[in-house]
Amino acid sequence: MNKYEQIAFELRDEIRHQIYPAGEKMPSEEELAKRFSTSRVTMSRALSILKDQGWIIIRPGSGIYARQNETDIDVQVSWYAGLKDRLKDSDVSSNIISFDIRTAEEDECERLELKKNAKIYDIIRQRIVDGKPFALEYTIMPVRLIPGINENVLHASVYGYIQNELHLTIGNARRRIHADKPDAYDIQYLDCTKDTPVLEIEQVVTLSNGKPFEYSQSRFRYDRTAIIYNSRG
Amino acid sequence: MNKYEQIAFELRDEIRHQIYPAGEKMPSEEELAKRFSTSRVTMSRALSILKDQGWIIIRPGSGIYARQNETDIDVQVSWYAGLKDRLKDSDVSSNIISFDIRTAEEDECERLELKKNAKIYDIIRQRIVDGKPFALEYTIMPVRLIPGINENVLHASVYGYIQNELHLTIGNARRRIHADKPDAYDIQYLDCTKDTPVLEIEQVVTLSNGKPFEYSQSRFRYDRTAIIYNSRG
DNA sequence: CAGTGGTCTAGACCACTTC
DNA sequence: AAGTGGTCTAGACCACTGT
Repeated sequence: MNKYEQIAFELRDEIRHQIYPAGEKMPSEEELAKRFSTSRVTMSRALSILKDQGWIIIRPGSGIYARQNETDIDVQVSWYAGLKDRLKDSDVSSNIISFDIRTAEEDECERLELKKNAKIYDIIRQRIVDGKPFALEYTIMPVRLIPGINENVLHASVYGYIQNELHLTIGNARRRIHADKPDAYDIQYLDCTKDTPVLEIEQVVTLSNGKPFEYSQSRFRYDRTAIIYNSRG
Repeated sequence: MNKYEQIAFELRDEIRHQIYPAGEKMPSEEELAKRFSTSRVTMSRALSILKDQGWIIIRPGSGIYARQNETDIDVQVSWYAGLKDRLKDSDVSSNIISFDIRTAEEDECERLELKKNAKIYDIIRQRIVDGKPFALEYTIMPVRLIPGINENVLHASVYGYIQNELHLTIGNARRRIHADKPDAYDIQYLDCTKDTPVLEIEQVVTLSNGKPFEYSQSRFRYDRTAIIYNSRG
């Protein structure tokens, strides 16, 4: 792991455990850099991550302030994003509705930057949290890039498999979020009625080398999910 | 404007105008750094912005590749976010439903980091694009931080006023997105029926010095808006 | 193997806040 | 005036890609 990420994680935990209480001023960037035996540039990069994630507020000319961070839904989104670590793994399971290998369509090749006729996994899963249907996910992944996916992996964690078994690193995700009316599958698998709005997240996820490895659509009940994120501008 | 932002804008325009055609390899980071008379670190920062915005793909060890970037909805979101520049200003207008100054409630003080009994603007606007209702926005802003808001400013651009008249710089936004059922106002102002899903964006926007200056809820018809964004992880 | 991007450092100047 | 974060530089080493 990179130095700036390590530092960010360590500081995050200290804020979580109120070693730096919310609202209080933290040591200056320079002092923190000394403490972690690093340069100010690297320290600044670590702090920028914490700022983006909402753990600190940086006031130029004044200082760095710890911040309370509501974790609830955030964690769900992190989990959803296939993120690495620690969700209160409060009873998360997958119900595999279908799992096939087939040839990619033209538009799918384009999205995943594949050659014609490349093979892909085609997966439909129902996600269940705390015994209630949580999401309905349509996923495709290139077989060549992510070999060895099977039902066991699907039941455990695809992202865990990619990182721990294949030793690949997850990169960026490009997402599109919109609301939608429920279709027949939503009504069946998300426990919806006809007038229950659905939140859909479409995403293309890439490895750290820039290659797209997943295109997915995830559909959620409107009252069980929200997306939280930070942005500049 | 910062050097890295300038460089990013300039390169973005060159990709837009296909001086670097989509899919083609661009000059290396080092060559670009020379061209813009800057260091590799600064060049890398500029490129990182373009990567986040989806204009290029960076393949470590290989090179930088230009990318086609669908602009349509993206632009709407940028506009919505109150972003600085250039949307095809294809007939955007605001219908002010109400505009008051009042004392902030307790939860509002917390969100905007205000003292008790601080004064805020309370604004409800219907946003109209190309003659059709596009969004319904509930906005509050502290009067002390953003003095001088009036109906003229609301009809023009609040963000333009903040930057050009007050000479303040916009910082981060923390957003929460979810789907919702329409309420009576949505039905009236968004031209909805009872079973039309609504997409809501809640956001707290801060100035570059970290002070929150806006809390808003924007509600959209499900079929006229999507949010697009990039994220690491 | 050479080329490329990712990361890191030490030092510098600036604009801003705070006193 | 002193302290603080934002930005920038030149140079360095590494892991990776592509040949």
